[in-house]
Amino acid sequence: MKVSEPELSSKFLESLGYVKYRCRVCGEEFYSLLPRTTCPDSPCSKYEFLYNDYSSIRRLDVESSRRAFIDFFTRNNHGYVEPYPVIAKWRDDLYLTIASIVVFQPAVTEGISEPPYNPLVIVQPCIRLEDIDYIGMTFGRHLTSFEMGGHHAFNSPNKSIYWVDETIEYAFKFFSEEIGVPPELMAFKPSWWEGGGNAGPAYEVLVGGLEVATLVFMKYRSLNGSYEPMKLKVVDTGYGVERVSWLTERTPTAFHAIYGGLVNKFFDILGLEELDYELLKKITYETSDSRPRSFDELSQLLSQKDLKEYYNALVKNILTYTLLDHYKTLLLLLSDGVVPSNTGEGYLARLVLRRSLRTMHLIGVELRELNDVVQELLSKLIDYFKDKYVYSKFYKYRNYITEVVSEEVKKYIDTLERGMRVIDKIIVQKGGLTEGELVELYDSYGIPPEIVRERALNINVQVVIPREFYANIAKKHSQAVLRREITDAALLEFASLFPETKALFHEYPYETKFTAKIIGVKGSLLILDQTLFYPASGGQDHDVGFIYFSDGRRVDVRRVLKVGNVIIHELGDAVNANPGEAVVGEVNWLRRYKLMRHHTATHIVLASARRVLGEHVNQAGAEKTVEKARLDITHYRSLSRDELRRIEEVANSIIDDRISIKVHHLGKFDAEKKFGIGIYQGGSTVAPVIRIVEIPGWDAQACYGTHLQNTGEVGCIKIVDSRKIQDGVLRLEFVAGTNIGKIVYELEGQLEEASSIIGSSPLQLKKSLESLVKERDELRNYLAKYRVTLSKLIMKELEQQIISVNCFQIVHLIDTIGDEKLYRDLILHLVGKGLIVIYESKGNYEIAEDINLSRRLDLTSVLKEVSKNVPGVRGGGKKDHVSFRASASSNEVLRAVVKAVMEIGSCAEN
RNA sequence: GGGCCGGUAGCUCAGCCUGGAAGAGCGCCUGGCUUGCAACCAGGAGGUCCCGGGUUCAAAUCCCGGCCGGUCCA
Repeated sequence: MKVSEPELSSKFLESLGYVKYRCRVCGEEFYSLLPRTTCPDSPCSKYEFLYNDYSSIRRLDVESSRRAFIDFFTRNNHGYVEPYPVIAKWRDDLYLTIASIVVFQPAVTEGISEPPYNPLVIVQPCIRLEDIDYIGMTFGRHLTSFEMGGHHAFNSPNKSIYWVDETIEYAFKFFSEEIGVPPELMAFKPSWWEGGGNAGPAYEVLVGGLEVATLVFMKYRSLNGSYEPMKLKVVDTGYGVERVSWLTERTPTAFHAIYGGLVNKFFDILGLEELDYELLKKITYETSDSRPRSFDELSQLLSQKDLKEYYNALVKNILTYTLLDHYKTLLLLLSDGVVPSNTGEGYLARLVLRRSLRTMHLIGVELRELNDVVQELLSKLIDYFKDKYVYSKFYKYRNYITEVVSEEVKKYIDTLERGMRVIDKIIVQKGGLTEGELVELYDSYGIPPEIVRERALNINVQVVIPREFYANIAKKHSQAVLRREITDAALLEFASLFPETKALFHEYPYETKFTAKIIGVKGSLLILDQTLFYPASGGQDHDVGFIYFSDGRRVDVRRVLKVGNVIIHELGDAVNANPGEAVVGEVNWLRRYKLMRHHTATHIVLASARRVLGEHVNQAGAEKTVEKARLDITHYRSLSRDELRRIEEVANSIIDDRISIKVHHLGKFDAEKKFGIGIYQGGSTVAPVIRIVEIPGWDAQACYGTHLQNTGEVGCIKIVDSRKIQDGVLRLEFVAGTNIGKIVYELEGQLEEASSIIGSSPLQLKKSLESLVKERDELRNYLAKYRVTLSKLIMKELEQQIISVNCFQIVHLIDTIGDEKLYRDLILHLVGKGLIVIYESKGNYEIAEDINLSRRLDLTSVLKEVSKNVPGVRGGGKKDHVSFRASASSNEVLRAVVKAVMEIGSCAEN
């Protein structure tokens, strides 16, 4: 989408002598000092910068480029903001920080929070996975993670900071003066950008054919393709820190600028050799006006450019660059505490890791050495980045990274092996694979077609991967995401009529009685100007109690809910009361106190789980009821008894330390600066003032709930259950305080009951069970022997009772014991001896014979004949085995079968 | 959050399409061979066929619902 933008001023550019040209390839306009026929942007031009040797340009590695950017803008009165995590915890509409502006959306861009500085500068590590297929193929133009240098200005109706001309001037000066780029090498191209819910016109800044920055003038909110103007006008710029470094270093690929000596180490560890740098540079240059997305496309491209002979060597290079890229991104995700999973942000980590493992596979790394090689590569990256910017946190998370990656490699190998069995099975059964089966293998078993092809080739089966394979998969999955609205519309409408309810429970969590004024009534719904009743919110159950009306009536408060900032009391009865009337409310203290305990306990358990298991542990959901509390945490494997016990111990030590709990009211950026992004455990919170509940030394969270004043009041915490509820998510259930007695009574009761069933007592239970099990084993032994003896006896007896009909011998076997195994074995044995067996058990009949015998006697025909003579025969089966019921005596059935065999059976073969 | 695949002996799975006697390999137990172990031979134990409903004379198998796992995509 592109809208015409009269506001996209080029005044400043023109004052410098830049002239508007139109590209003869893409037809777009651009500004340049020197006349050009094509715009200096891919795909219209190649990377001129690679061979431009301007002595004025300072060589800057990534560290220095970042420094130069920050220095330049702080010198020009921009406040410096520390980078945020790559996981956008403060937002619930995005998983990843895809741009520096994401840090300030929506709170600042919507005018809810003040920015920390205005204007400001930030260098933000970002992750974008949508270009993942291009990684390596474009020699570093595309990266899954990169640093975006942003300088931002937020212009409000009453305060203007700066807009288009000043922004262009900053860009021009940064590149020309700070970096030393000659102005004639620069070009500016009008464009359009959108992301994270906002949009606006933009200028791309191009240097020597490489896009190094985008200057966005954000003035719209974009909602399902339509645009509405924002209250604030935001300068949103994005400078590619790595690209700036590449531009100044003119290395053969951007990877060399980013990873320096690490590139060689990767080649060494993988046992590969890199192409000669001059040749590599030539290839980068020659292909810079294209963007191949697959090796097939790359191969074609090289043929066109007469570089085909380097294809095989180049592939290995690209795979190695891909690993560098993917593992850095993976480390960023993991050290922000992401736990790989099959859903949510965890899936993104798994996606990147699995893609890297497949890359290793293409390089030729064997499965059994996979984990070792991955760990070695990761370890080299961690060391390389140990003293670099935010990446130093990789080192802090080293243990977690090692363990979680090992788990993931294991899971990947399992998946692969499962898939291989399926491939083999299909090929053995059908001799080949259809496209449908290829899709199923990927979609249901996680085996990409490349690996299927390789496996099939091993057994000489050719598999063709359709060109549009992944696109077809994507098409198959494209479907609108339905978000269900929980609050019903009528309630929402009613609540919207009223102003915010004053929440007394935050200020006076220990009070139970209050007076208030009615401001709204509708049936049994009551809205007051202020209330002590806590509404169901943040996983904490609501309060109950009474409302006393001025006429002396007392009505139950059954449910309390919050719609926006309005608290609604749902009463047990419809009431006749008028707005303006005063009422007295009384909260059921016992219930509330238990809820408070469970809520504070939940914060304590989260803190101790983080202490015991690691800082990757985050809340994935929580619920606090009167009876117990439930906390879902992110972790990569089930907990051992020992781990659970340690979590419990740490939790109880926090209780015993009698820590005073503090509540703070802070602005968004102050809260984040003081307590970190970990405050958003319960989800994103967008509000001018954020309420932080702090257990000093242990935990601080943005939280709406009612809390105890001191951890000591929790009394005690007992974890009663722990299980995996999803890949990467564990659920802990626990009870706190006086509720624990109930749990103990229940356990005692169960123990009593279990003991009394076997006539023992809880103290004797273990002993009694041991002797019981011993006894059972002995009985089993006896049973085996009895079976052998009994079946011999029965056989002997049956020999006397064989009924001979023509050339057939029939025996009638009745199961009087109910030992199905014994009789099944007997039947098979007798059938094996050529007999026809009529078996009867609990009123059900079966007739069986050897399959060879069925050529002369079809039992289904026998049954048909029997049903003519015996009433109520219902059943069927196969020619050598039928089963049926009959409403006749055993003898009648036997006679009918014998008669039928006599009539139908043929003694001659065939 | 959605699509797809799966849940059968301690483990890995076959059987399901086309309803009719619950299977294989590994592991386990007993015995044989052997100085002992491994291997081998003979015999044996072990199953709520995930759960609940339906169709049927009859369901591991067909239909519906749920739970659990895997996987792809949001």
